[in-house]
This record gives sequence, C-alpha cells and structure tokens, in this order.
Amino acid sequence: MLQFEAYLDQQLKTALKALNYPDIEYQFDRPKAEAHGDISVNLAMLLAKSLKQNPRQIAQQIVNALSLDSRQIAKVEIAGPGFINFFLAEAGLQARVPEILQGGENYGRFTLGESRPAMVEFVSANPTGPLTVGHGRGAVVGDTVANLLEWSGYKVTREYYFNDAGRQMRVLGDSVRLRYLELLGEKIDFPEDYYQGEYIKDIAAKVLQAHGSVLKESAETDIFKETAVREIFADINRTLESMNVRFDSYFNEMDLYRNGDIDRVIENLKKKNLAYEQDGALWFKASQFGLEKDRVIVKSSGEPTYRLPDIAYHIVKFQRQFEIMVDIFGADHIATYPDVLAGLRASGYDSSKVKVLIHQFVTLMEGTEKVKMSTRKANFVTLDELIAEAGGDVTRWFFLMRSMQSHLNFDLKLAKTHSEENPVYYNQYAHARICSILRNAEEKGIRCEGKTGLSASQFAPLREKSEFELIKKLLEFPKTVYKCALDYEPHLLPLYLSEVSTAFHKFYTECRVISEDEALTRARLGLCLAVKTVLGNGFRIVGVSAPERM
RNA sequence: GCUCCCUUAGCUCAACGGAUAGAGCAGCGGCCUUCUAAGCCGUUGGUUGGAGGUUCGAGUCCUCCAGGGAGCGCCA
Repeated sequence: MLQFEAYLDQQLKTALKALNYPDIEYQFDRPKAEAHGDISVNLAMLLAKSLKQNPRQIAQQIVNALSLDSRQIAKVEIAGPGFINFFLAEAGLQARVPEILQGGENYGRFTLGESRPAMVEFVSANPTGPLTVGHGRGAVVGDTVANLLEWSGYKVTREYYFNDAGRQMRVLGDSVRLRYLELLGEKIDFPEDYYQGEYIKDIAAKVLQAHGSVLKESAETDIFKETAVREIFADINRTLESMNVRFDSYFNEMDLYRNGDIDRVIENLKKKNLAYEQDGALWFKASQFGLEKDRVIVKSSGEPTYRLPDIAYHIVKFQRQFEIMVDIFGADHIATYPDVLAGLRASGYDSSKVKVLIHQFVTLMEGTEKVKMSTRKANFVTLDELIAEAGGDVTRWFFLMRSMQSHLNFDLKLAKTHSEENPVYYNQYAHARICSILRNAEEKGIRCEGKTGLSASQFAPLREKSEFELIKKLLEFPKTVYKCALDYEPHLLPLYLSEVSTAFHKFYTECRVISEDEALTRARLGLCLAVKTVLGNGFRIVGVSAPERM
C-alpha cells in the first residue's frame, strides 16, 4: 500500500499545485466498505473550509486535474461527503507480490531509526518471588515494543532494572532463614508480612542441602539472601525464556550508589536550588515542574526514597546516549513516573525522550472467580503456571491482543478448554498449511522460485477476487508495523495478522494452488510464499513460533 | 477530596476525527473421494453507560453525571 500511497501522494500534490490549492496534510485510509475502493483520501473535506466550497466540488476538481497511470489505479470515484476513492489496478497488485518475496525476512522493516540506540526497560521486578501474571503482560508488551523499534530501524537494548538490597531483600533473606530453621525442626513463628510462598521453602531446602545445618547457630544471614536472589532470578529468567523474552542487560540499582550517581543528582539539585531540607528530610521541588507538591527524595533516616535512584538511573540512560527510552510499568506505578520525569527536567534533561507506557492490570479468572495476585500471599497463580496451562505462544498472543490501556481478563478455564479454537492456532495453522502446500509442491518437483528471477508478469495468472483481497491484505503489513511502532500500540499487530490468516484461509478454500495449470500453480505458490513471509515476519515481532506442521 | 485507565453484541474485546460500528467465543444452519475441517460459507445478535457541547462528520475530542479498576507515603 505504501507504494500506491506514495504514488498517489505525488500525483495529488501535483494536482493541488495545478489548481493553486494549498498544500495541506491529509490522510490515506483503507475504507471498510468494498464499494469505497482500496484507498481513500479526505483531502477535499479538509480543504472545504479554507476554500469555502462544497467538498464534493473540490474533489471533482482534484480528480479532473489528476492523470493517473491505469496500470496502478483502475478507477477513481467521489463519494459520500467528499471522499476521493481509488481502486487499485489488477496489474499493479500483481506487481507487488514479487516485491514482498524480494523483501523476504526484511519485508516490513523500515529505516526510521537509522541504527540509533533505543532502550526498552521492562519487567524490572525485584527478585523477591516468581513473576506474576501482571509481570507477564509487561514482559510481553515490552519485548514486543522492543521488536517493533528494531523493525523501525533502532538499535534496541532490552534492560531489566532491579534492586537486590534494602528492606524488601532483608525480609526475603530472613523468610528463607526461618524456613531453614523450620526444616531443622525448630518451632518458628513465621511473621505475616514475610514471604509466604512455597518457593521460600524450596530455597531453604537448597540452602540446607548446600550448607547443612551449620548456619543454624551462625550469625550469617547473607547466604540466605544471596541464595534466594540467585534462585529466584534463575526462575524468573526461565519463565521469561519460555515466553521468548530475553534481556540484553541487567542494571543493578546498587551501582548507582557505588558510582556516585545518586550523590551527583542530589548535588546538582541542591546547586540549582531545587532541593531543600525540611523535617530532617531532603525534598525535591517537584511543584516547580508542574506537579502537585514537593517530594521527599532522602528520608530523615538518610535513606533515599525510590524516586532518587529512579531519577539517577534515567540520567545514566541519557548518558548512555539512548535516543528513545521506553519504560513499561503496571498501572500501580502510575503516580510515580511524573516525579521521575520532573526530576529529569530539573536535572537538565529532555524528558520527552522518555516514553512511559502504562499497562492496566490483568485479572486472572478461574471461571467466574477472580484470582488475586500478590507475591506476598501464598495464594496466587504465577506466570509460570499460566504458561504451563496455556503455552508460551498462547500466553504471549493473549497478552498482546488487547490494547495495554484496557484491563485484561484472562480466563484460565477458557485458555484450557478452548485452546484449540483460539486465535493463535488460527494464525499458526495458516502458516502450517502454507508449509504443507510448499512441501507438496516440492515433492511434485514444482520449484518455487526464490528471490531471484521474479517478474511481475509471472503473477498475471492471479485473477480471483480472493487472490486480490489477499494481496491487498499483505500489502498493509509495512504500514501496520510502522503504525504499531510509532504509536506504541503492539496490539494492532495480532489483529492484523488474524486478518491475513482469514484472507489466506478464504483463498485456500476457493483456489487450488497445485493444479495442471503450470503458470497458475507457480503464481499461486509465489503468493503462498508471500503470505508465509508476512505471517512469519509478523510472528517474529509478536514473538510466537511459526510452525511448519500442526 | 484529587489524579490516571476503563464502560461498545450474551461473554472477551477491535475500530489514524471519516462513509452502513467490526472480530473471536457462545447460539443456529450448511460444506471434507482433490494441496491440513485447528478451515470455509450463511445466520442471529447494538439507543457505543447517560446528558450536553465542538464540526462538514464523534464510539473517538471537550464539559458534567453514573458505574468499575488503579493510585494519591519520609513503601517500591
């Protein structure tokens, strides 16, 4: 579609110039109704006001001024309040198929980022326990946004920020210690606000296995904490790996203290008179940056609040030269990021380079019953358990299907019982079907040409409606990737891919690929390969597998 | 009390400010001697939570109201 749009844009601009109309910004649209053509333009309606003319008349004048190549555009119509609708020529559509094949694994990529560095920071859960279903949504959204930025031409770093020090961690270590003592037969009183999960007992057992009972009387506590962090992190990474999520780097909050980044933030703010002492604490003048009130950054105990390291961390990101910094947060952090952005502005950085994406919560349903998710309570469904039930591909796809600002109901029961009828398999099945056809063709000795030796004329045998519909759908891929990336709306991709699959299944039902007609067979095999290309590329961005058989 | 998100078909959700609001699931009825039926076709289903406003045009933007969620800390 982009080729057609670029062509039309150029022609329309020429027409506007000839008519002495202002050169304004307008949109291309893919009309829903078939009768409205393949590409429509709202140009005339937008011009109506400044020209003080009837939009349909303006449209007519523009159309009259156009001289379009009939091999690209078959027909132009004016409709409704003043839309100009373009109908694509069959030859033009056929000619696009080899372009998809030539693009291959890179079809849909674009170069907007020009290899400039971007960072996506996500998950960033402290290693206190297994990831929750909520983390899963963040993980999938983050990884997919990262994939989209890569397809936009950015050089992307996926980073996991964590803190393995502080009160939270002391409680974790002590939780393990108590379970350890319990294993040694001691009667213990396990505090309510400690980590209740079974995994703590597993870690305690590991400590016992490695060190025996010598730690019973010892004052040593670090071993418990360190073992817990190591084990939990290993679990977290295993879980993420099962959803195809991998990180390029891990950033430990402690480094901000060791390297003096925290102190520098404080000094800088003080120097600029943007921080002051009150009640023994250090306050940041957030109110000078549009926020409701000032915020404490160092408690009277001398410990920083979470804001300070967060600000320092983002400054480090700037120093690492990232041009785009995306943060993925759950809705519970919604109130925290304005402080961080204000802190960045106060420190002299352009906070518009930081893009904060907030995803709403996942409500896990077991039938009609809500399952509450809290790390500290013993009763929760982990991301791991969800993946075990639904599978990595299904979990990924489901998390991505909905726009992130909408609450997601994930019905476990449905994921189990209807797993064969869910959209992931629908899409993967299309891919597997194509692979099967290609295998059959190969067995029959019909060679499907690869990237070379393809000419538009080879696709001239494609004449059926379902074939053209399929080609049109395939041609929307680059624009869809572009839009998903720029608007940070990954959910549009699964939606689009389902449309591709629908168009393919329809084509498959109506058109036999391998037939006696050799030219037609080869044209259709090429089309199948083009569908496989688009689905495969789409799956790669979404992060699900592209099965050859099902 | 204040801030952010949501409210669309029976259920879960889509829809760059565009034309007759769409999918999947659930329901009903069809289609396998031919490349994978995890598929296709048909059909039922709507006052887009309510009231105003902005404009050529509103599910989408603005104001108010109602309901649900998440926050509002010298916790993260």
